[in-house]
Amino acid sequence: MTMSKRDTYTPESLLAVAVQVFNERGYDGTSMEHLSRAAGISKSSIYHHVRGKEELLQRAVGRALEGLFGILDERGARDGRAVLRLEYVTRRTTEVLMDELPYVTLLLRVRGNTPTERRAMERRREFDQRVSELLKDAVAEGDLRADVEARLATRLLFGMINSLVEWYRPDGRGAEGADQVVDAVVRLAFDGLRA
Amino acid sequence: MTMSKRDTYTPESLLAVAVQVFNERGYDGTSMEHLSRAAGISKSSIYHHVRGKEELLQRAVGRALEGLFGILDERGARDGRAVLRLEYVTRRTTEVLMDELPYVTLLLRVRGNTPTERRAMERRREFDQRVSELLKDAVAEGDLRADVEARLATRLLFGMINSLVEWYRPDGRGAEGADQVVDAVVRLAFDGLRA
DNA sequence: ATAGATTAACCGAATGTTCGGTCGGGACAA
DNA sequence: TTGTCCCGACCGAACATTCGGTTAATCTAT
Repeated sequence: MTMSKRDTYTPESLLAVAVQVFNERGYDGTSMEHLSRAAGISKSSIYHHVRGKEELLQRAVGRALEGLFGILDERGARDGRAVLRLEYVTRRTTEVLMDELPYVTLLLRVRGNTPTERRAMERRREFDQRVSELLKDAVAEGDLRADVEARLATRLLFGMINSLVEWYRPDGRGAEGADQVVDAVVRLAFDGLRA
Repeated sequence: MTMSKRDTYTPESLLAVAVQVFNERGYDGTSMEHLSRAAGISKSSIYHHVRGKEELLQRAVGRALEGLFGILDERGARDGRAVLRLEYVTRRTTEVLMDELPYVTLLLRVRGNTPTERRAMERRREFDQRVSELLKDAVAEGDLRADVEARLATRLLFGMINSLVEWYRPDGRGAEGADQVVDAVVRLAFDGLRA
């Protein structure tokens, strides 16, 4: 290994560091000084790679949104009986959330203080609306219970999935493999806790 | 009406304003200037009522934690078969969350940047641990499914309940009454989405 | 009832620090 | 050499809080 080799950042690698710190401290609770310490470069060096703090946020939430909306374009989300599509979307959303955990985490925590955040929140509402329609279709086809209002059910379902950002860690805690988590989500969501 | 009448704040009423703004903008995204504008008094006047920004946070999360831990002391959470206790706790947690929505919302969003936040997070972990044990008991008594690990199931269950802070609004959106929401939570949690 | 004393609630200015970002220059690698 | 990547010093604005003072309300003595 050559010690004279300079480890340099790319916008991508810098983003990964930034997103991690944003998630730990919150976006507003993270100063550029915090970022520079975490990245091991000076604060001003960051501006070589990105125009500003908000650009980091924009890239991160953009990546998360791309992942989520991508699911809705997949075959399993478009073809077939509504309840199967909903189950597919449930699985894939859980998988994307775990694959892009830092980015989706950040997305789910935006508040609306900046234009970037407000746009991200708007996009999230679109996604929720799409899924709510899917759930409504499954109820109409008689596969899902009708005694819980579709919008409410959607919110509770995605509330559960999105909660993964609060506790799921890819490095594994005990026997929690990714597949186990996905299966658990689907089981609890569709069949509940009861034996 | 006499225009010279002075509307004064109490720590309680000021807290309510603060918590609302904290929830809109995030704690770190909220400056004392934001608070002073929302409260309609000067920034410095706030310090007559509270020692500092963090004291507001401390009071708010304290109130939320008091509500949640209070549930665990209630009769329905202590006596009877584990699955009934779990259902009771599920209902009561949902109710407390809705009754103390601003305070629980703030609690659920703390990050850990201040001592107050770190202590609150520690307390939340205690609460989660208590509930996880209850769910484990219900599995052991054969009332709840054993194919989903108890800790994971607890997290998904409370993930769903806690998601209310993101979308539940007491002023009602359509037919969403509080009782309807509580019933929906219990139904989806214990019996799932399937018809 | 009234005036003076006291207190609570409030104010704008000031303070020291931190914020996101800029600038001129240096270090590094090809 | 040149372009990329980085640096420390610096900027004006904003941060949470303190300071000395004002105002309105309340209390007390007459």
